[in-house]
Amino acid sequence: MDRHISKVKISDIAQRAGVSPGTVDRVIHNRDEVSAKTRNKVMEIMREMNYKPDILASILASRKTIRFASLIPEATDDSLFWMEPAKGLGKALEQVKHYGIDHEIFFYNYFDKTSFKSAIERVKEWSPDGIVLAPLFPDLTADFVAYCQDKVIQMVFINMNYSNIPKLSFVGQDALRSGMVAARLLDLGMNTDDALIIVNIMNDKVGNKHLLTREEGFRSYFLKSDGAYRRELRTIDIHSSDKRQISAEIEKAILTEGTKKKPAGIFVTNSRVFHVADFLEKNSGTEIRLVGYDLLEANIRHLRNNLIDFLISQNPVEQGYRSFMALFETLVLKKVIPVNQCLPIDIITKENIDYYLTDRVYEQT
Amino acid sequence: MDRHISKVKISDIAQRAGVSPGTVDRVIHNRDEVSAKTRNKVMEIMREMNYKPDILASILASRKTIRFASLIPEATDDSLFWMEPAKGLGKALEQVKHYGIDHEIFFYNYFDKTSFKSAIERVKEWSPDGIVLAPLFPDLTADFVAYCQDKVIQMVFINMNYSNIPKLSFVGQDALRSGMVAARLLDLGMNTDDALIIVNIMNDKVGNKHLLTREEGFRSYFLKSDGAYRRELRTIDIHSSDKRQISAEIEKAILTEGTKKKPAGIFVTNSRVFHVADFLEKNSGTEIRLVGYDLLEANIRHLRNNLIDFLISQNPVEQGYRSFMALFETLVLKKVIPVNQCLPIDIITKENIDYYLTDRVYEQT
DNA sequence: CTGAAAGCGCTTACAG
DNA sequence: CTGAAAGCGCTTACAG
Repeated sequence: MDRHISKVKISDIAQRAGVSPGTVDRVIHNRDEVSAKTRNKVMEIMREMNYKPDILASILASRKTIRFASLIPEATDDSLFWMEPAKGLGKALEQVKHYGIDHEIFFYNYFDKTSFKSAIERVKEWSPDGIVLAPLFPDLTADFVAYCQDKVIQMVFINMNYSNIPKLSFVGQDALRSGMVAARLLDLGMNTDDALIIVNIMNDKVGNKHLLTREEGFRSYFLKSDGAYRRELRTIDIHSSDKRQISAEIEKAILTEGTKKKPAGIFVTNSRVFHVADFLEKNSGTEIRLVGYDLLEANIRHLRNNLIDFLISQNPVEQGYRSFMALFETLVLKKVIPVNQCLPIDIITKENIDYYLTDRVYEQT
Repeated sequence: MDRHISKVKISDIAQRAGVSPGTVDRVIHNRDEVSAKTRNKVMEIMREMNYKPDILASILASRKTIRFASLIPEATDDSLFWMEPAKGLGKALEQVKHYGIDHEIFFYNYFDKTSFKSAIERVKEWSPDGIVLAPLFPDLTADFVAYCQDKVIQMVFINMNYSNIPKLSFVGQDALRSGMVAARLLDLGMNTDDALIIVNIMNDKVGNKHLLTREEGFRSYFLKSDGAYRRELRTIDIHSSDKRQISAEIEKAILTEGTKKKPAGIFVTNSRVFHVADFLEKNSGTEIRLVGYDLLEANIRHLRNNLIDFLISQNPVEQGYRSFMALFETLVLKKVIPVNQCLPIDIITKENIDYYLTDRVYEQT
């Protein structure tokens, strides 16, 4: 425990170059108050001696604080998913806060564009060096991104993406692929003529891009080369967040769809799958295979009692963790990070769920 | 980017306590060269002022190097799995090496107890402060653990566990549960009278604890309350690592098992599932559902061409990463970590595999 | 454009 | 048992 790693330091470079440590520092940080000649010489020697800066010493000496702001929806009954990313952000902060990082989360209401707007204003006022943003409203996002580019503020998109808006990195899930995963899980072992239902439970006030992309992925799985589907697929769009109304619409779709075939499986394109499970529970519908998204408590309960067969997890804690780390690596470690960070599409069953509930990123006590 | 976080430092404590910084340092590190009176006073003040040490400054000043050794099998054709944990170890090192950590991997041959023994000797000679060990041979492991306890060397078990041998932490997968996951995947949508085969492809030279536990978990899924199985299950033990012989035994089991039912699904209890897929490929056996372990290249190929339906991943990269971090957190950050770190039992299909191939722990470029 | 000095917060011998 | 001084490797004003 007592051995010293010999390393090349700034003073070594300075000596060899016949300049002062201060000048070497200036070269390292591209402060262009250095003559081209000196700069080249120093750079040459750094390369020769394979100089690696000691980041700990650098941070200690510079006494800078770097500020990260996160702008995400608050978790409400209708957006419970958003409890999780905040945990990941917190873990990341815990891990690296001694590098002089300050972090504040600015919450907005998922269903309220005005709150998004005002949160943006508060973030601007706080003037962070990097931002994790859940870009729910595209128009406001575009403006905000332009503002940040102007101020050279780094921006990471979490969970949602607009590929046409520039950003440092996107951390989330490939929605199309996740729909295909759901399709495989519902297709497995079914009879050729079994029908499947796709249920979109939407809230009309906000974008439902995810849901539609997931449905698209799901359907693509069953597409034959002639453009028809290999299996009967029916889509039900429920435009409501009222429990009773949702229940009624599901009932209509499953039970009383006239002469149509009873579905053998249901794909709910978001975390509201528990509504369908609730309904099946009351109508002894365990034979209908059910697949949905996200490890909400209500969903977990139904996974455990066999009403939900599979949940697809979006890895929300990891999303928070990675988003934060994307900023950290860029702003503190000066690394280059990938633009797209698609997290795994985790398939959760009653049997493996316990190992997804203890969070994935490494634990801090 | 230029704001200073005010914090309580050692000199503040020293001043308030009317002692020198050196003495505060002695109290912080429990060097018992301090009078009880001074110690209590200093501790009291530290608590009052909520002192948090600056770990960066501490590490910079102390100039210690901490050594970690990893003792794992080298990756051979018959133990390809072991390519992955080394990657995770490398990533972890990359992430924290500026804390003054040195790391060396000592490889042994999976099938050669002597090589394990000699690797242990080399590790002892290197005298690390912490060890990541894949404890393949229990008797030698027990001796080595005793040695390390004596020398106060921290030890983390990776991938394999002996619950009766003391250790800092175990990082791996719950083999029993993973068998249950496999069972669910093979059970899904099958007819009640479909038969399943469990294939253990063993190498007699080493322990096969994992395989047996996985089989146990698999079987438990089908167990009825009267002690019988809900479904016909047949086990085939293949004691060979020769491709042709394996193929012959599988053929016998699947095709020529006399009057017995043709199996509707096969569970291979380890990564050698590609052997079965190879066989099915030649015998147009895509209707037989096939589940096995680990993302070896041969397995991935068969996942993509639909011969393997599901692979269960042991998260090997993450295993390496977490094992290393367990030592880091304990020895450097002085944190308390959980004794059991069971990683997720990831279910991989053709549709989601791409997002498991880019490694899970956060990327360094 | 460049250097000398002081300092980041903590630790390490050394002296007493 | 305790203090004063020097130092870890880098950065920051300040002076010229």
